[in-house]
Amino acid sequence: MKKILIADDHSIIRSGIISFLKNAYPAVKTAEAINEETILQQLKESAFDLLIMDMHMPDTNIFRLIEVIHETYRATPILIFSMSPEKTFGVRVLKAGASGFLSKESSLDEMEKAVNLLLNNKKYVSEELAAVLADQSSSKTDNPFDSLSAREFQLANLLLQGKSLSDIAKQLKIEISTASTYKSRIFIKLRVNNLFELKEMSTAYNL
Amino acid sequence: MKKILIADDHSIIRSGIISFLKNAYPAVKTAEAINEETILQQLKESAFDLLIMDMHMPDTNIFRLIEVIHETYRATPILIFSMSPEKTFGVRVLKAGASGFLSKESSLDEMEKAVNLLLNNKKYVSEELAAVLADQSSSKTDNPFDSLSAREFQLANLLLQGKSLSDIAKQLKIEISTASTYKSRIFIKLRVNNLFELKEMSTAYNL
DNA sequence: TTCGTGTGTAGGAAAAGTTCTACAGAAGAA
DNA sequence: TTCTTCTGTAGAACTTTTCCTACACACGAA
Repeated sequence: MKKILIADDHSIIRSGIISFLKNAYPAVKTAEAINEETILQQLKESAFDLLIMDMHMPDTNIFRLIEVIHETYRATPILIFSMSPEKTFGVRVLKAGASGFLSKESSLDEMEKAVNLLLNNKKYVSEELAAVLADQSSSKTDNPFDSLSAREFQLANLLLQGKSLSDIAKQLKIEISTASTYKSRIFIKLRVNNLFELKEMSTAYNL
Repeated sequence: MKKILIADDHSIIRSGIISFLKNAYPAVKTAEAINEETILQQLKESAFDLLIMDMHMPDTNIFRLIEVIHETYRATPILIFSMSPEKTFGVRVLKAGASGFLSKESSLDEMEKAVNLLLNNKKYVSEELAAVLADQSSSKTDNPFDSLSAREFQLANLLLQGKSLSDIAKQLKIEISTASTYKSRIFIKLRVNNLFELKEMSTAYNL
């Protein structure tokens, strides 16, 4: 009998996932965890065939947590369930060791597909995410800020201070279009879509 | 037999709420809606004893929708279920005509309490929200966000989600210039100069 | 009842930002 | 050494945002 651990700090969502699972797999056994601590505790106590985990738990560096769990419990595939679109975090989550990523927009069908695959030790990648992955040629550093050139990094920092492009251009004595080119290269390299995500990224990596 | 309509664009959450309801009230009859249109359709087709509605549905001015439903179907109490903390929207939602507000942080117990009260035509206010309400009546507005109108507030929240003006305009079906007017009024009222400061402000006031 | 103020809404011109393309030099791979 | 990729830079065309103005309606004060 399969055992699945559901980790989410929101009881309603846990209950939703569990009811879905009970429905789709009547024989499955479920357990719940509400934060990093209880997840690790549950994993220590017994072996699970699948961990379904929310990516936005308070006080948690989710990437690190995935890495730790993946290293320690190789046999337990991890399915990340997120309120953010997969483009934002999907790739990183997979790199950290998760086997699948589902966004809140996903249908129950997709969730079923994902659970099926992971229970059979396969990976689940949505079509959308697959396209993003295909795009990626080479990857190296784990801290994405390391992939920025010095100049790009400088720009990133000015942007993080809330400066406008035209201010930055003036300050660095470059054209606005140049500044804008940096900005878009930064966004592409860090795979963020707006300044808030850049900020999130920078705090996530404790920049 | 009580009839409850559950409106949320996320299937997982709908399924969570329904499974909770079936559990707590075996005799209850549930129906689902996934957007403004289907909600209104369902309400037209039959009478409901309760409407549980997500507050973040695409292409929806939730305050207006609450008002409309409240006016038209006086007998159907509305319970708003939100991914944002109640401090953010609770008061406004109640003002618009909802009878209760539950945040995603709420426990199933709280949801049960809320559903019980609303089914008996009473209002549900969490302790947290009650405190906010009490605070508002006694102390003056030192929270600058209170100076925003409902619409401005809504805009502010979309901005805080990193949405662009043109996205917001599209979503709210208003002109870009209108959205921009709101933005500048928000910035003036809150005395901020850029989105980061807005964010800071919003976290400072624990919005 | 009249007057001011706040709010929801836009138009239109100007400013800021984006995108696409390009190119030269540096640095690394073959 | 030659080839390729990365980096710093910008022009030009295009899109988005801002800014200033405006107007109708609601509401409370006078």
